[in-house]
Amino acid sequence: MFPAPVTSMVASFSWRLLSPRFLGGFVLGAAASSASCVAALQLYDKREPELAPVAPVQKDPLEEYGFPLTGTEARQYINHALAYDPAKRTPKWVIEHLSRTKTVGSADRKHCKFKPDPNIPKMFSATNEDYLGSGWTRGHMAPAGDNKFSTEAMAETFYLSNIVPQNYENNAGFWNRMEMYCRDLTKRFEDVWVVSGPLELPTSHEDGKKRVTYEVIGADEVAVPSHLYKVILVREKGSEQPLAIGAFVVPNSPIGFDHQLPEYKVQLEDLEKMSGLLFFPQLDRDKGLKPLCDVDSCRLIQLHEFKLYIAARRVGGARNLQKLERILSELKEEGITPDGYLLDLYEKKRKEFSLKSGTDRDERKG
DNA sequence: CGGGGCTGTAGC
DNA sequence: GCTACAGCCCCG
Repeated sequence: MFPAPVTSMVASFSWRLLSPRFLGGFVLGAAASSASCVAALQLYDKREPELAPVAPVQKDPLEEYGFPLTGTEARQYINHALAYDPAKRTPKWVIEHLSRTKTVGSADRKHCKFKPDPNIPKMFSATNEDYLGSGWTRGHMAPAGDNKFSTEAMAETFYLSNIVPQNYENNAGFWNRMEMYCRDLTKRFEDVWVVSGPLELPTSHEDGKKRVTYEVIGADEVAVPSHLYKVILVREKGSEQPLAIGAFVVPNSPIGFDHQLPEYKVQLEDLEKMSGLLFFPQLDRDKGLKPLCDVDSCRLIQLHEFKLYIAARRVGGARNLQKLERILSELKEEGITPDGYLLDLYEKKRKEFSLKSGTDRDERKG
């Protein structure tokens, strides 16, 4: 469905075919052959000779349907790949492959830290200082929670090349629920591919004209997106062709629990116009590909489910009996009845503490 | 799950 | 002295 020249450009867009001397700097996408980009690459090599090597990739299910077409710099990590926008100090797109096994494991975000991507030249990179005190939080595009199978993969999602300035309430609320929904899809589908990224969309002004205006934060002037997008592609077990695809655009502002995912559904082609990207260019969209919300619920969890989930997480991390009791009493104050799962978790934790206090007494006696 | 911040300590 | 970092606290 795409013009042949475009498709061939995408087909030639491969990380591994690039010569080794490029691996220390940026790996360039479809525009790598242009003179300006080659010149820029030489500049990177000169100024940043100490750049860390690219992490080796064993198997790459991401490549199956092609990366979004882009002329900007691209890079691949253990479980995600991204194209970086040097002028905005944010990613342009981030693509990841989810499966049942990748979203479970012992990797813990508490052991991770946000930091500049060592693979991005410092002159084009954001820093933590740009974000701190800006009023905006550091929002993941490839979520940490999608990489619980590997501490290294999770740590890579904390590189600032995977981060955009995001409204706190949006990040912890609606966007978080979207990410939870994507992980939940791996229960019903064998493969889930997700592309996420920022948008700076035009707005109408009093003079009747439309303009693209956006805030920039910190000394590095990191661009604050007006919106964020996700493209979700799913494939069933035993099926060669993917079953369905969905595209969603959400404002980078608070979105309450009274809103649901289908409200933010857009046509994939419309998102491509906004972003300038072609998503999954190798994918044949005419072969019975359905809208995601036609074959799946597209249902984000409700407020009470969310509160129960948070309470369960806190019960698991409670450090003493007092705090354990407070979690449940506060929940009941909000009018939420604990479910069986939470009560079981609570009982287990309570016994742990009583056992521990018993051994503490024994130790004091001994 | 998604984010903040403060404080004590190690090391230059 | 300062900075970087780990651990701990808090929030929705």
